Amino acid sequence: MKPTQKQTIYDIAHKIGASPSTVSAALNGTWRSRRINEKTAESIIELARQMGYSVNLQARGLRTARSGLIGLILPEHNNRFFSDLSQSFTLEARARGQCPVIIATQRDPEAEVSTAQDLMAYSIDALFIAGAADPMRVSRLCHAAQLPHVFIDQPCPDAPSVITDNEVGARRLTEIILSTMRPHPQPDRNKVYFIGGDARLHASSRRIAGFRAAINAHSGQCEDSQIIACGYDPDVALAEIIALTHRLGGLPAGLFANSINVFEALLRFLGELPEAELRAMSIGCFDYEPYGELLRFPVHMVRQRHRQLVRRAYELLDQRANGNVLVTVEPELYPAHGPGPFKGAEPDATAGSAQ
Amino acid sequence: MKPTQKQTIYDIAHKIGASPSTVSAALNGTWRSRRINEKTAESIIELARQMGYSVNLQARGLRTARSGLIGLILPEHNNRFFSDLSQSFTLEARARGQCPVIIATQRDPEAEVSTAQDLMAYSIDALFIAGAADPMRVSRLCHAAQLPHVFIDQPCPDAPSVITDNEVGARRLTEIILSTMRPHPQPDRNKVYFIGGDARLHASSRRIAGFRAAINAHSGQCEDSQIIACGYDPDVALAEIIALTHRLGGLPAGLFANSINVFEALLRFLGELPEAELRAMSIGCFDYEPYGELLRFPVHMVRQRHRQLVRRAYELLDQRANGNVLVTVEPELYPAHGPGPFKGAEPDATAGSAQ
DNA sequence: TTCGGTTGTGCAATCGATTGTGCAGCCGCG
DNA sequence: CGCGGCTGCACAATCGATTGCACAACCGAA
Repeated sequence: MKPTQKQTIYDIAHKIGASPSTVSAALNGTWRSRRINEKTAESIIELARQMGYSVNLQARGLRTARSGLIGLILPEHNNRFFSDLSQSFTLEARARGQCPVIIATQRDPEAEVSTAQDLMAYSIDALFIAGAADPMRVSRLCHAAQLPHVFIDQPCPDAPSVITDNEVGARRLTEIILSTMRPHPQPDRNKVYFIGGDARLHASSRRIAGFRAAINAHSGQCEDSQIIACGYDPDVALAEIIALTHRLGGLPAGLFANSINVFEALLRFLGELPEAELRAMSIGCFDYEPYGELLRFPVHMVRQRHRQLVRRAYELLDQRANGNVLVTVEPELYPAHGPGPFKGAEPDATAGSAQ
Repeated sequence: MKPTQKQTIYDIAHKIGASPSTVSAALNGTWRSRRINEKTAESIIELARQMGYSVNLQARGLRTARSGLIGLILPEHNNRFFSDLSQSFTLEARARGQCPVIIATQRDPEAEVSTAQDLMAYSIDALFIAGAADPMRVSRLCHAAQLPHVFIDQPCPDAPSVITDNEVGARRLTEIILSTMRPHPQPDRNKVYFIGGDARLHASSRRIAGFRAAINAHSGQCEDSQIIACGYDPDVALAEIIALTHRLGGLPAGLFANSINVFEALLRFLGELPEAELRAMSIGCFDYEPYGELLRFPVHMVRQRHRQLVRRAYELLDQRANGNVLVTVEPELYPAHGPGPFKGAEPDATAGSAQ
């Protein structure tokens, strides 16, 4: 039990009186097709175990031009969605016998590109890019190196991508907000307001479309004033919420927070108000945060299906999807206080439609 | 701009009419010590850039027996503390020109060991293990392979380790709970209760010690009944909290939640109670959760200094700390609603002391 | 002119695996 | 007996870099 020096197939070959190629075949499982005698193979495998041998994957990788490494680039670890994604990615990669390499680039396009290059220098077998800051640059790099790659969450027109179905998610969320909303006598306050996000971005624009569709189907008319796409900065969102409340002379009956940041801003604002007022509101958040379920007032949430996103991405790889395939995955709706300790009145049954 | 095939130093050497060794020296910066003419080196570097050359790190790694990869094994990505750690680790590794490889093992000791072996097969240069399920086994493996390694958060007697100073953290947290606690006429309810954790584990036992020290310094006597180390299962913790409340005939004046799980259980329980009662309590959590700051009642929290933990761990590596060095890092106290946006009515002035 | 020292570069071994090919035995069949 | 075909393995090239060493060319000094 003291293999001080690294063991190689040459050491094994020497000890057992066979050739390195025989040892290699025995150990990597190709011995059958190389017509190595079963006994020989077995004894080699046994000896290798005793010696505590372990392949040098760099040597193998050099020879085979593959590495068994599979990369995932994402903006930050420190984020519910991306850490969920890391988790799913790790499980999936290991189930396939690959070694996941997950690197966060802090939303910096330069870091994104240089990380991609680094990973390519290690001959990674494929690259996943989640929430890319600059999809095109990364994609160009990968194409130049003929590296299979898939985008997740933030799509790229030049490469296979998997994203959440933002429109459907927003529609569902809006529907449940509407269905749990308490009517308010003042017309302007008897509405749902969509707060946060950037209408020029793909994701936000789809969500706004879903929001509009739900409102139109419900009350016939969604007004532009109901959509406040003020970006993702919590402070800006907070200011907008305060302004809105002033305009309306009080809180609206429904609020659609278009990101966890906005929701946080909302909490900061709502924290100062009497609890009864909050309980009267219907709040939805397009993002998932477990603590949302533990608040003292109901919050409906939408969560991206990280497991599915990763699975679909792998499928695209397996199919060698080449062009600009775009796969969408429906998100999951977390209705407020479903089976939780809160037994508070659910006005009607629409929440049941959440798959 | 279409380097379809991978470029090698041989290609460059051929194109420029030099030898591969010269190219190698020029590109990896050792050309000076190999007395390569500066002009030659520069033109090689320039050509390499034009050709879009990138080293094959597997080849380099094979030759040099190093890889530039540095591993971090942790229980799960999906956790505030560990994702903070991932973040800091990534930054630190990249600042040192290394490539971080972070793998989550789902708290499974087998996965931990096999992951360590996999990483070693890639010739990683060093290994960090955070929150190890079975430190000794991993450490033995590393020692056998002469792989530098450091434990974080969960120490190992056989290897250098960096952990949070649980005792000091618990003392500070208890002190602030005490100082913001409203006196209660009933003696049993005029106390802080410590809930959760396993007294047999290193971390919990140090925290209990800190808790006791603070109580003793403040009121002279900490009773055993104040310590309910019922494990980390939220359901069990919830049951204990309920039982305690029954025993006391109401909520105690202070609570020390010894993990985020316990805190979550607490929230589930408190969610059903009238808000005024909560605001009367003084609650502390030995873990950090940003949403804790957004709740409608004050919560003091303690947060591990992930950045420092990683830095100290790297320092131990740099010093080639061999034996059982144990470094501790003081955690950070997040007093409830210090400089936050809450200006709302605090029942009395004790909260003001919550510096 | 010869010699020692410096410059600048090339040669070839090496890291540890994989893999195409060669070939010695042996068997059975005609 | 001869030959084709199978079995079971070894040889050696190869992947792409790094690195110890050899060596030619040149220069100045003796």
